[in-house]
Amino acid sequence: MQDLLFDFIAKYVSLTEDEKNAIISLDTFRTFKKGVILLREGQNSNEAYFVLKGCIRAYYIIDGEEKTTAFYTEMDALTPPCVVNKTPSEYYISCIEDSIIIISNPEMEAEIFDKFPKFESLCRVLSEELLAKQQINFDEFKTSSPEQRYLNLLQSRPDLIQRVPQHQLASYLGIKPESLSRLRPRIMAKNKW
Amino acid sequence: MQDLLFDFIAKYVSLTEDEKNAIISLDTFRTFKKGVILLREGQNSNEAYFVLKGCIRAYYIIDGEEKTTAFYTEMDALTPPCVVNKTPSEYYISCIEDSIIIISNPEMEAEIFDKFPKFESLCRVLSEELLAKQQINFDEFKTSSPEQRYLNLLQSRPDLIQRVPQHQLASYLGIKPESLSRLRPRIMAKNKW
DNA sequence: CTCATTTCTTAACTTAAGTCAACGAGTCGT
DNA sequence: ACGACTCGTTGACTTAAGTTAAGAAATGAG
Repeated sequence: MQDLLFDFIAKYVSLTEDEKNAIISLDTFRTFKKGVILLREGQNSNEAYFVLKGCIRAYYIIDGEEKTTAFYTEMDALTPPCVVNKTPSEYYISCIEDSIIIISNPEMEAEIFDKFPKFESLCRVLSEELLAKQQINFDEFKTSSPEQRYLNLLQSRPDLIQRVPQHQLASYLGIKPESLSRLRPRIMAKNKW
Repeated sequence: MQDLLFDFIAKYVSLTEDEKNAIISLDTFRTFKKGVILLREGQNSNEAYFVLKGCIRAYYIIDGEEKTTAFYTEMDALTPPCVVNKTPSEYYISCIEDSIIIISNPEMEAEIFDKFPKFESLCRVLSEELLAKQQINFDEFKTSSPEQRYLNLLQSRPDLIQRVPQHQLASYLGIKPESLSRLRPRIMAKNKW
């Protein structure tokens, strides 16, 4: 199981056995059942997540309606804004599937960064990379129509369309479930003729 | 001028005179006239920007049309994805106003990080903070209508509405200039009655 | 100052997303 | 196996954004 993590890290830096053991000794691997809520609105959490297996989703409840804004799957990292800003969480995080997740907190990070500065460097690089990725994502979202966004998702994360319920996908695409339902036939019609 | 920068940094860490001098000696303060293009599509740049004064904007040209996706004003930092990914740039960056900007590159960063590890730590924190901010931004964008987005912007960055041309604001809000034009009177009508 | 260009607004029309409601299929708990 | 929910689809209607076009206002270059 840990190999998934170390293979991922190996793309950025090579770790000594000592360093790997330091990570393992933190003992932060957790498994959750589908449906478990990891974070609730209003909570003062300081947990960051790294998905080894499975899928979690972030969603707001606005006027009693769930608004799904993100899905995190294998090798995705998520530090909720409430952790960074030390404010109560504005949203929920729950497991869409049975999942294996690494949960860390700032104290653990500080400890590791202190012992192995290399990790802080790694985290800086990862976070800059994430930031760039998310910028591009946001840009694509802004510059395209719901239809294009769906086609885009079909290309970039085809798995999501399989593993995620439609109404969650819809708000992820910034539209209503009924609209998503109508999108599909419309696209088909275009490709046929 | 540099004080602007050091005041900003002081919110995160305190710097010694040595460290301040190290930054100043990099001699990366630049001034640009309104209209100057800092980065072009297709370019292989490795420059990151930090706006001390003025305003720059990022925009794509898609089907011959400008799509503005971001504005960076005082104390905003921007590392274009092309720098992180070492790929040709997908977008343009230009100065909307006469601006004073700090331009850095990965080599300079590496040098500074090596001499003063504190800076890498600072950059990690900054970038995590930025990531959180952008997540919230994206979430707000997804979960609201063009009208709400405009009202939102009016609240969170009222200066932008003054200093930026409407058609650029429009694509920033994910709509056409004509739609933005119609938004305003509609909102007024709602508030009046 | 003047002409050319860009920017903003307005209008008429088209298209697609939102809303409300109904219905069948699937899921869950008991 | 049953009924209660949830989920996805469909339909009719409303609303707002896209499109195309025209013209007024502001800006810039010479």
